[in-house]
Amino acid sequence: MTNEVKESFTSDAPAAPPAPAALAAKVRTLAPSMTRSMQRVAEAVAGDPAGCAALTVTGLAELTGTSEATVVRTARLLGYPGYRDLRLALAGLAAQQQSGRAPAVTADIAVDDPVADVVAKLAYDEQQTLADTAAGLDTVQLGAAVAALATARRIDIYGVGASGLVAQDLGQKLLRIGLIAHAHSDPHLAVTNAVQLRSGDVAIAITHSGSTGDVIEPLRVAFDHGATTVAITGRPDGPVTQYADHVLTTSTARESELRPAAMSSRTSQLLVVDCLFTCVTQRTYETAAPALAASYEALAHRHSPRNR
Amino acid sequence: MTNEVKESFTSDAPAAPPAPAALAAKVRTLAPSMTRSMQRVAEAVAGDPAGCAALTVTGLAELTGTSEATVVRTARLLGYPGYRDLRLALAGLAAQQQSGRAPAVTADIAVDDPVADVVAKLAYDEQQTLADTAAGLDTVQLGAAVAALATARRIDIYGVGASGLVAQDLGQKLLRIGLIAHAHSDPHLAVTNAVQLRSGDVAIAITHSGSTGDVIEPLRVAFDHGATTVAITGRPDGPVTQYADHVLTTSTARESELRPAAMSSRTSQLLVVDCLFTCVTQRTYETAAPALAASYEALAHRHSPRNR
DNA sequence: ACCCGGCCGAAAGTATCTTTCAGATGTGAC
DNA sequence: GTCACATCTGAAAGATACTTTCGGCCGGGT
Repeated sequence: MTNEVKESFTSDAPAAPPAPAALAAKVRTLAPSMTRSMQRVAEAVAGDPAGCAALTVTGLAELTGTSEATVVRTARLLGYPGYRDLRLALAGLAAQQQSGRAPAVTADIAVDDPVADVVAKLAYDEQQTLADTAAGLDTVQLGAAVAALATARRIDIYGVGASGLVAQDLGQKLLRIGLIAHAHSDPHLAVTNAVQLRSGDVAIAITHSGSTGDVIEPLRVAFDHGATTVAITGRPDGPVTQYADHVLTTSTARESELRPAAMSSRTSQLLVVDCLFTCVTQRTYETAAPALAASYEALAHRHSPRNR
Repeated sequence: MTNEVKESFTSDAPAAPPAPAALAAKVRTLAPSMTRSMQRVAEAVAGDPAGCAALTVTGLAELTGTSEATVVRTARLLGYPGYRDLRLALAGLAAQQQSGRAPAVTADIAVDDPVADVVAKLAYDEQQTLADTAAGLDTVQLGAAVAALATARRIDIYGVGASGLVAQDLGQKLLRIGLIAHAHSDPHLAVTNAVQLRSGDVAIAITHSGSTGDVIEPLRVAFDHGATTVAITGRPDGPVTQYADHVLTTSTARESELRPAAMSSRTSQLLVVDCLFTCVTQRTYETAAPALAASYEALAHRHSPRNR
């Protein structure tokens, strides 16, 4: 993979439309792939949109102790053609949150927080994660993935660790609407099965880090065999996207010791998975509806009679 | 010879601050004092803020059939230092009136909803579920369950179907902080293991319906053997609570054909599970923190090197 | 008809943004 | 430890967008 160009973000930005309000989320998502100075710029921008909107490139560069070039680079990474456009978006964001509501600041969870606080903070954080995910989800990519799934001959889903459970969840759901789906947690079996895939089949890899080898490998094999591949990841710039026809980005919330990344990434992944499932159900409604009804019926008998 | 300068609106603009949102009104007010071409510009600006915000001076001049100078003059008259600032205000205005439109997110998901609507509705519904769950969670019961878990010799978790994945999630998490936890999805094995439990051990049953026999049975056995039992259920009046020392209630959101109960119950259950985990981590911080750190360390090597 | 005063746009001038390029910095290999 | 390599970073050149100047043009008044 040898690419000549040194700095041409313009084309390889993953079809990112100028985000309207999901900027804070985008900053968090992309922060890990940023360099130190770019992070400083991104932080300033996310922290004080109104203030930054009033600054010129030079001003923002000085404020963050970096150079104009870095500011422009950051703007590019966030999906804008240049700083000018970022600035416009910033002004919009500022106006929005000015007229909107109070941000309802939230602190990290501390070791000595009472139980009630923990509940409130966790709930708030997960709500935030959901909002960020929804705002950052590329509906075009989602639509394309749905279209592939709806007509797939066979669907394989890869995920290990915490993402493994999400993979299982998606697998269970798709099975319920009559699709042939299988979630693999065993990397060896995943690869073994991936070689069976061909054009018309779909492979889905779920990995927060975007660089989980155990998940990338089967996706690569599926990709090489002509299957349509989908990646659900928090790192749209990670290795996994190399072999993905469609990339669905999950959000990355700030984490702390008492709130590991796995927690919010799971929430985010599940929302994406639910979206996939729901949209596929829409598109295959004729067959999906009776299948769903049948699975309800089947479960009803597993409950105790005295259900009140 | 009174005044040399011909065009210096900068100072004689009537102390007008950069108008925030009252732009349309300002245009109307000032229209009479405008020249013909300036009116054309003002009209365009007031009519389509979003569109104009995307244009450069030259663009707007062409659109209105005037010149750059006129555009700048208009901007000055409206109270801005120059076109640049008018443009920023325009972007803000556009964002504001964009967000003003309610997405009508309250409705059920329809078969013909576009993808973007599905995403918005699902996210909103799950946020609602989280809020409901947090509000309805009994912190006393939660605290009691946490206390039992923190000192447990051994922890068994029961869940089948969708709740099975939640059980797995909790099991994985507790293992990570050094507790001896096992999630059972196989009802037979669950019962077989339940007979091993005794006082000082904890058994947790997760069932949305509260009447899943496959989960109630092992909980009953654990209860009879003297273990501390916890039920995570959406039906605090269901059979499962009969054998539960502590009951944690999950919320039940309205469901529809395209949004099965399993979806929101899972969200709700996961929040409860996260609360349990986080609080237990707090209480066992001395041992949990190093264990968590170790598990991170172990995982780091499973990622591709080129992670940036 | 002629003059006068203000409106208007072309083009020059300036600020801002973008790109390039070479030095600085860190990273992995040996 | 030190070398080679890749990457990041900012100074400055280059391009673009914005602002100002200035003279022409089109009315109205005499």
